[in-house]
Amino acid sequence: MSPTTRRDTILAVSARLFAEKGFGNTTTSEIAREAAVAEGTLYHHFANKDDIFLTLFNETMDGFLAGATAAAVTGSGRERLSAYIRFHFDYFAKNQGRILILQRDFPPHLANPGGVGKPAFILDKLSRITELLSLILDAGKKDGTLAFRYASRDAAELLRGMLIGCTRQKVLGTITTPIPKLATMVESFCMDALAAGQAGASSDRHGGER
Amino acid sequence: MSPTTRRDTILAVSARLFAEKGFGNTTTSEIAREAAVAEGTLYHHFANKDDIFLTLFNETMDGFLAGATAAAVTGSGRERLSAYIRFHFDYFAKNQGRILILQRDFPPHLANPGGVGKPAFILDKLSRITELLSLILDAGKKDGTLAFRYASRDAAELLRGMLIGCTRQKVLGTITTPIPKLATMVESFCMDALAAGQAGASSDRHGGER
Amino acid sequence: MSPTTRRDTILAVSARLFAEKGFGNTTTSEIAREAAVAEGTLYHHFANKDDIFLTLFNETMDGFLAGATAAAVTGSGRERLSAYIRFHFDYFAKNQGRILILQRDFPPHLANPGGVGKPAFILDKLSRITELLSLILDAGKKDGTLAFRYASRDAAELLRGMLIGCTRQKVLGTITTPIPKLATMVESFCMDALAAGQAGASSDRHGGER
Amino acid sequence: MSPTTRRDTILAVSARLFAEKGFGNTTTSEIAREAAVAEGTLYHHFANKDDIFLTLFNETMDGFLAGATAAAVTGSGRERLSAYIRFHFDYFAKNQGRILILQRDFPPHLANPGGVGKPAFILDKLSRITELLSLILDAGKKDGTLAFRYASRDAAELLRGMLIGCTRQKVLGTITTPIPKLATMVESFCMDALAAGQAGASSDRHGGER
DNA sequence: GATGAATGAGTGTTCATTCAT
DNA sequence: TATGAATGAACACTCATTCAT
Repeated sequence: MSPTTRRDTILAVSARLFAEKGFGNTTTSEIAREAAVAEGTLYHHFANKDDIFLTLFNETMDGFLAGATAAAVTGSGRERLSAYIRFHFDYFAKNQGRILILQRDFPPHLANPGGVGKPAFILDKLSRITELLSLILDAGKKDGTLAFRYASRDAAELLRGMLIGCTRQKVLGTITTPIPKLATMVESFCMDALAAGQAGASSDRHGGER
Repeated sequence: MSPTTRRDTILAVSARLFAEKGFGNTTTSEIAREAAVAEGTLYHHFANKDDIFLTLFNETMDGFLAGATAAAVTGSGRERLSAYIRFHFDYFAKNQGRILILQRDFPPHLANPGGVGKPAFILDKLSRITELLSLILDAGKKDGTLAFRYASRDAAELLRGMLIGCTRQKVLGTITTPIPKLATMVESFCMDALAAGQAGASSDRHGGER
Repeated sequence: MSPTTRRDTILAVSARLFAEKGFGNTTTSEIAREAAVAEGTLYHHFANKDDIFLTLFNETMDGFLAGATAAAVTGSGRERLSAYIRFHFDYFAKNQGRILILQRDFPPHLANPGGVGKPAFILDKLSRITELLSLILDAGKKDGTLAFRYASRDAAELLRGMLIGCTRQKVLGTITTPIPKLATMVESFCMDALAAGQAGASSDRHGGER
Repeated sequence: MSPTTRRDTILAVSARLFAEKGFGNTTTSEIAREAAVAEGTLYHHFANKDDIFLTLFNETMDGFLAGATAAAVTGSGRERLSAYIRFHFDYFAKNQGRILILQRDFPPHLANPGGVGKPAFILDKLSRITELLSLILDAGKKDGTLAFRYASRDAAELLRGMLIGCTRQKVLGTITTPIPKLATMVESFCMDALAAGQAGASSDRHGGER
């Protein structure tokens, strides 16, 4: 489990350095030095520097998706959403180093290569998060434990944006509330917003806008 | 007001390029070329490349703070929060280029110089946003139009994180909902979450957690 | 005329180093050091290392073409061919350094980029040599001072191949005959081969082959 | 005889790759991969990458020398020269891959190690070609079937330069004439140039030059 | 103020060669 | 013999910054 192979060492060191100084400010020679391997060795295990980052991204996202899916598999829609949110902050707390990379500075040239839009692998991971949240919201709507206007897909995107955004602010150090409390706050915030019997009233108040 | 001075041209061009390609992938020679000035001229108007970014950051944030403060100055707490949220998305829509810079890739070496934490000027701007939101929340609590548990400062940070996070996802292109609809959704989501009479119920349901 | 601008210095130094050690074995830092400029300066004057070579190639070829055209402009076809051959060796003697590059190791990746055939600029220069020789041969055939079978274009290619090949062997140091004598030998060799009244006889002797 | 041993496979693969992409652009890992051996295995059969090239060079040259000697062993001097030229193009046609290496990009650091001149093994092979051609020319002069001024050794070098140069241009793709026709053309060109009774006339015409 | 040629330390990446297994 | 992971010196090229004009 601890990083014993060189490949794992390189990944672990890279995650830490990317987190500490950003992708663009981390040099390959630095990674090599801290991983105690020759610089050339990096290129035996990864095609290039980007590949190291992408591997980290995929592993982190896969871990999140697997965990979130498992966490939100049972109970009412409301319970599943609660579980999802708690897992979100749990995973974040346990993988701060890795999350940082993704949250702080996803390298622009990887996010939008050629300026034509996101590469498929990113969209794929994100859309799988959206799908999971969609399913949860649908389940809640069906069993009457969650209420919201708009399509569940739109609501799922919004939820995802808010959760990730919140986590990011925490990563960036611009939120002072400690993680456990932050998690609880966000959880109840969302629960309140999606409380059954709430949507109608809100709709009345704002129904005429736009 | 329109960018006629060299300094303004440089700023406008930089904002566009930073937005299009990221700070790190924009070269000073590119800025100079597109601004139709010599590369050395940049250094007569700005101390260095970082300074251009920082100037952009400060101007954008000052504009936001001034506008948000003005927008949220009258009415009930609930109305003021609504106005704040609408302004948030308005400003974003009108300043997509500039916002992008700040949202997407705030240069890590500027965000955490030396790794010891955020420099004062960033914290200053952000804390003024938090203060504004705090005031709004306090007003709403006092006049009974907003309800929430926790300190208003914590709630303000959370709100700020969610709003900015949502905007960021939109900027990054990972939210498909168009801005006006997104704004309405977020607004009613927050209104619902902070609806008077709601917090207590939510508290009951989740009060035992953590 | 002597290399006074930095650009000229870089070209002169590059020509010498490419000649001495080959294109691939000459480093940009070496060129910079010997030209007494910073390495980055190379990239102000040339797009990249290839560009230095290509500039040298084009200048050398243009000089050759201009000189050869001028040399072979008057007299009978026979006289013009003689003049062309003499100029060929003259130019070679005077530009040994530069010629060496082209003769010895035209960088394979420039000669056949992508493996799909020669880039246009090379073919262009070479075909202009062939054209010039074609014109000379045609003139000689018309005025009866040169005789040869086959199309003049084919004969021109053959002549070009032989002349350049000979020069190359000299450059490579595998021909010991000094240049002036070599030039005279080649000249009379070609003159004999193309002597009027000769072609028919040769044709008889070898007409049946292949 | 067919490449069944690892050593032969390595040589065959190397010849093809060197021909396709040049010596300097062929990596040892590529050779190993295409030869289906481990990279380290290369170093059990050859001292280093240079050694592979040199082995190829020697084998190819030995094959040429043996064949050329055999081809040019009988008949008049004229017939022997004809046979030599035909063999030259024959061997070239049959060994294009291997010839390409030697013709196109003899690695400069092998051709002129240290810049002090050609290493002995190259001079040795080339001088044996010159010797063979010298013998042929001498025989032709003696039996009256070939005529030329200058020492036969000088003439031999010139002939060798022209023939190799022509072949090289063909290899480089800058001669369009197909090989068989090219061979016939070169053969009659040389035969005409060295036709008995020709030299004197040519000498008269050009005797005064230089 | 304005210029733009010059700088040079620093980058990601390559690849012939070695050596423990 | 055979392997292939590991090496590390070397490379072409970048770009924020300077400064003489």
